[in-house]
Amino acid sequence: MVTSPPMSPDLAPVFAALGDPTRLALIGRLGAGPLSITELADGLPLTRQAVAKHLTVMRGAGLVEQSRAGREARVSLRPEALLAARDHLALAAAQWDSTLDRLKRLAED
Amino acid sequence: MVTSPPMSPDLAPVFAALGDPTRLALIGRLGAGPLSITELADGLPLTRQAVAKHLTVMRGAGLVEQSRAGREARVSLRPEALLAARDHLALAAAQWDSTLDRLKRLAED
DNA sequence: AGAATATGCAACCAGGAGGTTGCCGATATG
DNA sequence: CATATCGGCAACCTCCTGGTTGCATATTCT
Repeated sequence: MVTSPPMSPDLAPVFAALGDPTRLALIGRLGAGPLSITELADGLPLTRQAVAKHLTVMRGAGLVEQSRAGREARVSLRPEALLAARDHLALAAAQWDSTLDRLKRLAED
Repeated sequence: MVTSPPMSPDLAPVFAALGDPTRLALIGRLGAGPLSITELADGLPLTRQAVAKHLTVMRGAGLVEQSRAGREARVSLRPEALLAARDHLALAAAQWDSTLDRLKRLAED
């Protein structure tokens, strides 16, 4: 019996934070290491403020961490949230996979 | 060398589709097997139409599949999209993990 | 000190997302 | 056939989101 609720709703903010191309781009950039906000905004067709807002969202989802270094803000990744999301996805996907597999097998009889 | 762009922007719709508690709930329900739209909407504090809209989004993201059986629509999960998302997350997380690890080691010297 | 740089805060705006209601066509069921 | 059920379509509403601009504040550089 597969009764378990596959994904806790707590993950919604994380997925929502990932559900924006700009944010994915930011995450991509941060993959190489911490950056300041202006550095992050530099290549993008966006205002620095827009980036700052995105960072607020990402910080809220636990994807990113921000610390002060003099007058600039060092933004760095926090893989924990991602790892958690991945694990839940993996679990849920496996469950569904087996369920669908079972149904498929039933249907084929 | 980690040449980053770790995640293709094509994933954004998938994550966006997952970034809503209601949708996560729907996915949870579908985990037990295909359901009709009214069945899906039954326990929820939502109109059938609202659920239908969510299903449109999810279908667009490839999370769900819909087929007609008489007058009712059978909605079923498509784990492929989820598996893909999981794989990308896993890859990205691993990359970042090693990067952060490296940085941390540098910082500790 | 004075200029330049990096960030933060607030107001504002357009568009999309989530939701509702009302209606209509198609399929089952009495 | 009459009626109830299931689903799709469309209009409408409200609120959040992504974005902008303008200004204030704190740090660094000369």
